[in-house]
Amino acid sequence: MKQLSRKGREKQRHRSEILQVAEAVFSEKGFFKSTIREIARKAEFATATIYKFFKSKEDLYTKVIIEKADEFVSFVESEVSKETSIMMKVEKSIEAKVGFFLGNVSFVKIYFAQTRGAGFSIHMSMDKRIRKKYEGLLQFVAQLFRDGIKEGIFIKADPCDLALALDGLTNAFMFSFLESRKESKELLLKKIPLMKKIFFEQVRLK
Amino acid sequence: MKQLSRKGREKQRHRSEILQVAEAVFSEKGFFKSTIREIARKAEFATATIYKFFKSKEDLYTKVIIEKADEFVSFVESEVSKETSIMMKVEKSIEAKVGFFLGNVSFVKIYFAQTRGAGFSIHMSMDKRIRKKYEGLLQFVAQLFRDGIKEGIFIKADPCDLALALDGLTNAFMFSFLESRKESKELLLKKIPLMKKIFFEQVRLK
Amino acid sequence: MKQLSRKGREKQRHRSEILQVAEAVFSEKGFFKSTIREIARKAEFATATIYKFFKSKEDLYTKVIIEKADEFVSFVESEVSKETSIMMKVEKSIEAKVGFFLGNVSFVKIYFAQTRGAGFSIHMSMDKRIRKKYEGLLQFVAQLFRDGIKEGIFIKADPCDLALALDGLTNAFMFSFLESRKESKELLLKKIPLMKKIFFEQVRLK
Amino acid sequence: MKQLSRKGREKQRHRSEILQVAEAVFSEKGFFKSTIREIARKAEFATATIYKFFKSKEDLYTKVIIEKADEFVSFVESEVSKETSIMMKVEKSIEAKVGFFLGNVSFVKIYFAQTRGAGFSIHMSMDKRIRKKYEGLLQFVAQLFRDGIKEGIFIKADPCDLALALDGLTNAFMFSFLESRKESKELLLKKIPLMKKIFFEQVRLK
DNA sequence: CATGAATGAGGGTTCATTCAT
DNA sequence: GATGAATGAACCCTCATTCAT
Repeated sequence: MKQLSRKGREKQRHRSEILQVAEAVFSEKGFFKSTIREIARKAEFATATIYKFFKSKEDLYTKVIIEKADEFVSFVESEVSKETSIMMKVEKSIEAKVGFFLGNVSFVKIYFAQTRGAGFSIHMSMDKRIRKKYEGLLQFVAQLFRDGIKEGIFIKADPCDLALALDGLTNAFMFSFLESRKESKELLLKKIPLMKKIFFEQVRLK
Repeated sequence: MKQLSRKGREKQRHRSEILQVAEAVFSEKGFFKSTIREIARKAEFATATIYKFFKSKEDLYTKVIIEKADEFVSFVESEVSKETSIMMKVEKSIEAKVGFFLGNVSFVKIYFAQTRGAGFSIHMSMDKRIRKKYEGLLQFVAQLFRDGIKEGIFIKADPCDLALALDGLTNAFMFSFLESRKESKELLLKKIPLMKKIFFEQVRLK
Repeated sequence: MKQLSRKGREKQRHRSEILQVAEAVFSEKGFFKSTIREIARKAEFATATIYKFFKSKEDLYTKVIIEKADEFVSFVESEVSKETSIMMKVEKSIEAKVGFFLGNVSFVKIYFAQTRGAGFSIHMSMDKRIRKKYEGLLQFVAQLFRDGIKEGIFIKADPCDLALALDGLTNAFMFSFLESRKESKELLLKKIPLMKKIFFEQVRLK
Repeated sequence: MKQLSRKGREKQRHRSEILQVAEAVFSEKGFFKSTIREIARKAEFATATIYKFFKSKEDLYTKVIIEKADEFVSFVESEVSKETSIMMKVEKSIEAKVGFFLGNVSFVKIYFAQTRGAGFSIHMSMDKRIRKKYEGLLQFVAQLFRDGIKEGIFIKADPCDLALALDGLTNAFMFSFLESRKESKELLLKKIPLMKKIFFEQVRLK
């Protein structure tokens, strides 16, 4: 359908290579300390070539995030939809999130910087778009809670707050993982039951 | 002992004024978009004067965070120590955290940017110091959990993980508050019981 | 001899289309603010195609001017040659000049920019060629004055100076027209008698 | 009155030095081929220093022209006002113009480039200001003609057109001088009577 | 022959930092 | 001790031009 000429396909590959390198560089140094020159050099292109694909450094940064964020959201939603019971859906959302992040560590750093990093890094306009995506995912999970509350599975509380709380809980562990890279990925996966326990069962015994 | 001459006291006042202005500017624009010139102008000093007090922009930024972070940690610890029962201490730690943040919103933005913003904003060296402080607070709360577990109040789990989870949970709500500034401070305070409920009681009903 | 194949004719047409578009763009934005890309796009060719016809941006610019300038000089000379009396010839040179310019406003902007615009816009080498053409026309008119002086029609003065003066006089009105485009073309034509009056009769009454 | 501190005076001197160098460079190469770096180097300052005085390259260029143009206008008006008879005033305006230009050749190149160079060199906004100044001078001379016409000294014609014509006439000679720098300044001065003769007396003998 | 993707050199501009007063 | 003018290194971005297809 989207039948591209060989030229067109090659162009897409180049674009994709640039995005990949940009993600790595931005992830390592952050937006401001990264330079287009470095990205270009590491992608083995001339500086100006980057600008054929992205109209500014900011645009490149935005695209790096937006496109992966789309992938992320799609992944979580598709994984969740495989389950039938509400409880399983919510649990799956946690696993999918952790799973995706473990496979995209360098993206996650940027994503967190932008969604939870106080949000004054770059321009407002693009910030808005990212936040929107993030909000969308939150709303998606909130809907699961809403349904669950109706079914009497969950306590009566604002479903958005529940989604927010769950998000914060899982983020905390992922952050911790990001920082102490000595921990193996398995270790983070093994924390999943604990997250569920804390959130869905009781921490206090009596 | 700490008896300062008038000159000395005045110098301290100047230093403190600069820190205050710097906090406001850094909070509004972030580290990279803020300029020493702007901070100097707003503090009504010459550019070079800033360098009499802080040896670099980074140093200024670090001091802004470290000093307030110290205040923050002290505040939480002192509030917690007023309570006697472990459960009350933990609950107090939540309230103290939220309370301090509500009174220091502009600081919080910087603090989050640094501790949860993926940590590549600035140099490593100072990052370490901030993380250390943050770790310290986490350990402080973890100790409460450790004690609680011994007393049989909390489930048997890694106390550090519990502290991390609680931190993530409360952070999520504070973040949400930071972004949607239409919400009044009261609204955040009213969310505290929900945080406690999610963490200490069950979300799932059956 | 000049019998061109279809291919050859088509090539000429393409060349001519490019020149036309280039004239419009250069006229609107000047040499430096115009880009080859824009000219190519507006002429509906690829960038590189322009270079098949003109070896550089400067070359294109030069050709735009030189070729129209040739046309201009030919036009004036042929118009003048239709007259028999010297006085009529000189008057015709004014009318022809004004007439041509009114029909080629966008060219005139470039021409003036180059011949009267201080001449540092572009490279010296091509400047020389344009100036030469301009000089040629001036000399042509000067010859008319030289003849007229011999016949006792004009005052005894350096014929080159007279030609220069007449040129400056007419240019002034055309410039004024170029800038205030609200004026209709008729208005400029109506100024011709005044130019003649000033130049050939007296401004001062006594 | 405008008593400046030593620091202040030195700053003015620096500013003035930059303007002087900038005038020379812009005059030699034109706006686009000139670089801030070159101007800075020739003025023996660092690049950034230029930006302490002028907020952009365009601003510098504008200031170069505007300030000298002001000087020019003032000079002509003050010279003219020394005369009493209208005829003498008009003649003086020619002499003042030529005189000033001979003393400021490098400025004149820029001035002509901007006022007669088709006006697409730089930004509109500043162009407007220069044109306005130029218009002002034209109007000043036009007023002389208007008065002269009332007194019956000049033919009945639009005084603005007369001013325009006189301006064009004198410009032509100055241009010619600019281009063929072999001519000595005296030669241009000697042309003044011819300009007057052409304009105020008759070119045609019968 | 026509293309358009790729290039690399270069320009404008900013800012943390220093030094003479 | 405070100043602010001066610095120079560095970065983003543009564009004329070329080359592989």
